[in-house]
Amino acid sequence: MGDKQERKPRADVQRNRAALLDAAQRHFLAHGVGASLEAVAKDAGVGPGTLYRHFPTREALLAAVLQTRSAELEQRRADIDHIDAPAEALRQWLRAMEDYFSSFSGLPEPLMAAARAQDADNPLTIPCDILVKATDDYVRAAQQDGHVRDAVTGYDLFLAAVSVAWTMGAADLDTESLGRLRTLIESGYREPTE
Amino acid sequence: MGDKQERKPRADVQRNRAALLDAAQRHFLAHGVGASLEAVAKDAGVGPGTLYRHFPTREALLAAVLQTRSAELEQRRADIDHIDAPAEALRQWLRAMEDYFSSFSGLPEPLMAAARAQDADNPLTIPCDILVKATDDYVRAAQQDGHVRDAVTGYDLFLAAVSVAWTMGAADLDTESLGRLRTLIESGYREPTE
DNA sequence: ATAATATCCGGAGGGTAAATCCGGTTCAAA
DNA sequence: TTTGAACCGGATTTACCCTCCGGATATTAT
Repeated sequence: MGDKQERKPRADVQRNRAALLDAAQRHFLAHGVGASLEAVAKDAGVGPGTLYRHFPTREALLAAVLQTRSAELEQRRADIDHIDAPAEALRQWLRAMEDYFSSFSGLPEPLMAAARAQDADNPLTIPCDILVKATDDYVRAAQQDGHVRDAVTGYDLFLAAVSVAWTMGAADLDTESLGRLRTLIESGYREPTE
Repeated sequence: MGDKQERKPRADVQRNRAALLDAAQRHFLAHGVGASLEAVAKDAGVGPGTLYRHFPTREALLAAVLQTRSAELEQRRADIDHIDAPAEALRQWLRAMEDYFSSFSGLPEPLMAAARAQDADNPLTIPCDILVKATDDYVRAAQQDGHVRDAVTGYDLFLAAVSVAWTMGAADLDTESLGRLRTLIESGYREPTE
């Protein structure tokens, strides 16, 4: 309707964007979310100006790279949805989110910042909201099944998952400690009956 | 014995050190632990070289500023030790640590780093070890009283307290969410009986 | 009071990285 | 092939970290 006669997007734009995403993913994996953007640009074979034109902020780049990864998470969610027991589904969903949050070292920090403020301009806010909502669905199901306290919300467990991911990264826990931490939280949200 | 004939410490050294600590505390309060050290030096009326001579790393400065604050924590611990019920003492101790960890924005990060590695050269390691040990004492007491699971350790709850502090800072929680998060952890470590 | 010297000061300077700006270039459409 | 909008890339500015060393200063000895 209001669509202008649109030009076909230039080939170099798509090429550069893809190269930037690829380089960014490599650098985020190797050096965490604080990786040098200059280095990313150089590695992608473009100048810093090109990087900043495509992705005005670090968060924008991060969100774009993360979208690549979220396919994996959605796949996992699809698997989980085949589980009958809501409590087990919730547990596995929390684990899946922890893994996702651990994609890059330092990721929990900007995720928290995005989950908090309703800065519509923060590119990470939307993915966060989706995850919170998904968690809430699992929580409600488990509550109706009587396995989770009524006072607990999806937002609470989303926060808990981010916290666990942060702790894992910050303290690089041994397996035992990590298990105890998970148990701690799990026995925190479970309905104590039975 | 092996003491050389020591010179009296120079007056300007103490003056500069005090000015640096004061300025650093103000800047850490205002801008978090990542505050510009250049700005701290300027604010203290000294050059950057002087700052780095007194405190070779950011952690060293942070540890020194924190020592100022730890008197407050020790006072609180003394109060808590007058409580009879070990479970309540543990709860209050965890709250006290959370407050301490929230002294400056961004403090949990370097604390975790120090709690992890036994870098004897990290100036924050010693304070962390002390706190872990203190927490362990409270945990053991509460366990003997039968109010805390046997599997839980002082280190676990130290980690949990740092995580909560981080979450508070990163997500600036409303009071309700914060309360739910605390309840979550509390019902996680408590002995389920009764 | 004055000289001697160990100690300390402070800023200049090199290095890294963020973010912006603009003259030149490239691509799609006519 | 021409055109011009869109795009590129790097030079630049700014901010911060951290080190180094000539000059200044406080303490001690005379």
